[in-house]
Amino acid sequence: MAFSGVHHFRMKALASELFQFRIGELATMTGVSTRQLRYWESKGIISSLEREGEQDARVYNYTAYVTVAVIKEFLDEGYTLKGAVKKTNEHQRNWQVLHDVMQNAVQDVVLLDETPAVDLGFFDEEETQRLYARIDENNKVKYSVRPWAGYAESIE
DNA sequence: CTTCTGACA
DNA sequence: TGTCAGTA
Repeated sequence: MAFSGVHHFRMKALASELFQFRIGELATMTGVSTRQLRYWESKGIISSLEREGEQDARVYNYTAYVTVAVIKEFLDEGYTLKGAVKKTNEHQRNWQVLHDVMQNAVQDVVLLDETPAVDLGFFDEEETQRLYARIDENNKVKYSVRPWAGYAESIE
């Protein structure tokens, strides 16, 4: 990846367990009570990290935060807990698809004619041409197909 | 001060 | 779900 800076770090941070919250913190962040969080966990709706003993405080990762936050949104819209969970599962399936597509479609971000462009990978089966996308002055997406040189000037 | 489990006006 | 108890 050309992005070895902030973006790369953020991806790693979200993917790993760098962000961890105690139950009280998660409650404050989401507006969901600690009582609810424990109850939801007992129902298998969310999960916390492994604990040494039963008396230790629960610790949640970023994924759990997102799940709780989304369920909370649906609850506020009037859904029952059961309904909110169902909607949340669908919601997260869609975002998983988007995430997979984005991750696989966006190969790189490079400079094309001295302007930033997204490298969308090979345009042809023979893998001799590359498809790039850019945003022009009018905020319209412009595509370009260029011969694949094997490398490109990446933006760091 | 915070969290844990269990119980209930 | 809130809350109180009695701990760790």
